[in-house]
Amino acid sequence: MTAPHSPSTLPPSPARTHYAGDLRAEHVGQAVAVCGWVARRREHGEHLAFLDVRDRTGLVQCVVDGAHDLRSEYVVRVTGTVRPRPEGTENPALATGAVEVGDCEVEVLSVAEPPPFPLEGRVEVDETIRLRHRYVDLRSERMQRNLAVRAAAIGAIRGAMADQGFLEVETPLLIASTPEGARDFVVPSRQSPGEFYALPQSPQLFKQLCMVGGVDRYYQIARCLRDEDLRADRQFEFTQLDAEASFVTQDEVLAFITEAVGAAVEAATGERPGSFGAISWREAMDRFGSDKPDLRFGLELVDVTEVFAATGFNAFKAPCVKAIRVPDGGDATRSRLDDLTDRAKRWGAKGLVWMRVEADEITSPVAKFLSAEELAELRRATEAETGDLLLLVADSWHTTCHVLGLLRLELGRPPVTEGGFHFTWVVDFPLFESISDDGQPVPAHHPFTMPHPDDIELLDGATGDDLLAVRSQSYDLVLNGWELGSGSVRIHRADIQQRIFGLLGISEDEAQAKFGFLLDAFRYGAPPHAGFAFGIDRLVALLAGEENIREVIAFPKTQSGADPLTGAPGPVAPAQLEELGLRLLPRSTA
RNA sequence: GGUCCCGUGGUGCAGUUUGGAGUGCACGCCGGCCUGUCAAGCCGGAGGUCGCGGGUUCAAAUCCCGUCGGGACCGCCA
Repeated sequence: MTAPHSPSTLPPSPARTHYAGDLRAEHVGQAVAVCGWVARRREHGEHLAFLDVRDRTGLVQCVVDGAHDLRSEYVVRVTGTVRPRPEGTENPALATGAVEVGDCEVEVLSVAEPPPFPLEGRVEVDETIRLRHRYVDLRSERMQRNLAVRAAAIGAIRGAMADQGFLEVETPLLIASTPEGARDFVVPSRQSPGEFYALPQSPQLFKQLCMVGGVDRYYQIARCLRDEDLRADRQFEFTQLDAEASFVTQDEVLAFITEAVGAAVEAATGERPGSFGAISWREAMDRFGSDKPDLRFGLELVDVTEVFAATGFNAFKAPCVKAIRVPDGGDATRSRLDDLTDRAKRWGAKGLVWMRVEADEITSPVAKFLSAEELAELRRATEAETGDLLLLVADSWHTTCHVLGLLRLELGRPPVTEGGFHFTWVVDFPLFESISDDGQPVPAHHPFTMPHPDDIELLDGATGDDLLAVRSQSYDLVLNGWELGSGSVRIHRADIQQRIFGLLGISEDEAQAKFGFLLDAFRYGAPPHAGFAFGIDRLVALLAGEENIREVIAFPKTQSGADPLTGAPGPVAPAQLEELGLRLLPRSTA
């Protein structure tokens, strides 16, 4: 159902001359056979009934001589003649609404129990029930459309990557566990009891090996698995476009991915997206309090640290003070403000200061601690107008941005179907995201990320906070506040790699143990290379107007990682454990 | 590891704040009527361990504790 009012091009077969949703005025007079499910039945006495027959392409009305033995979701084959509907009974809401199938013979291919929930999609059905009967849920127009959008997007991505010279290469699912990153799913080895494979969090290392192997431009529609808590935009298993190219710059990678994403968007919506802007990580954090800014709305963060540089108000004696101005938000109730304050605290702020901007004063529980000059300057800095609400957080730069960023989403985030598609690249990520308690920097991406060329010299002799200023050649693609994916220029030179490992506190032996095969490969002639990966489930969900990637996955898991349809996860037979050399711990200590 | 919301015939809800007979609504289902409907219409009917366990009470869908399931989020996701 790519475009609901244009017929599909699905081929006929001997049993089925046409798909239900394809019938049009041009078919009038033709003898046809359609196959599908009884979507609805409207009886008008013993000798007239209307049967809506549904298949992947849509619905067509069949006029039958009595339908007493035909029930919802029976599988039928209907033969008859296409005819125009009588004057005045056309249904413009239906793609097939100008015609109907008359003189029908109905063959029941399968009877069916009543469906466990309605398929009309007018109500939200409990997730367990939908997933337990996913085979029924998939018949709904919503799921059929979403699967079609997904297939169209993936097809377009394959085409775009192939057109740009990328070679599709498959990489293994059973690999060695690496200690970095997300929690691995592990698979016990039968042939080597006590040893384990891991399922890939991504094909990262293999695609770099492909570069050493001269593949030059690699891509894969890759399944990735991470044993971390599930969310609306996260499943255990998800699908990425994974890509890597040799002898290219960051800008060239961005262009490749822009082309692939653009093709996917066009395939799904019919329109090519506008150019993707780019924003530095620093600016994204400063203005939106997030490294995945939702650019569909304003409510930007305003830095007011300087306003309170010499304040007597203890709560504002902080490295960073920022504000959000909520236009006409001054009428927020006290309970709403208390709720926002609670949230801010849960998100890590010490508190939240609110101020109502009135004609000649600012009212706030803390106004009495602030000077008239400070209040006037705050008003000027935030461009506040009468009736507005100001929300302020004072803390470290990072905490202030983070909390106000979450608050901004809470206050202004539009529904997924509103505001269009606002893509942006986020560039110039820091090489290190933080310094751990033992003084070691923590990599923001992965340890093979190339430092920014202008910042490499900063690595010399740098320690502690100086390192946090070092930028990397890594980049994220963001759509409407969702991180679609990320990539980087990789380190291909042993000397730079050794310096990074040194900074990260990874010894030569340790590096060899963890990534030895990659480092070994690099000794045999590694081209400069760079790559990217983005989440296809997330892209398709947003294109389909869905808030949750479950809606674009045929058989997803619940938030607790269960599959109500198959019962996974479940126990295995003792003999299986025995064969694998495994013994279970008692539940209380597991 | 944590916070919040939800759980009532097959489905979606109301009822829970303020305890008093399983009370109600819409859809679906079953039967009947009905020859131009398309969320068909009209009449009738069936269908319940109020997620589960414990507690308080003369009395619990309702209050309390625990637990299970679903959802949203923080942490986590290099």
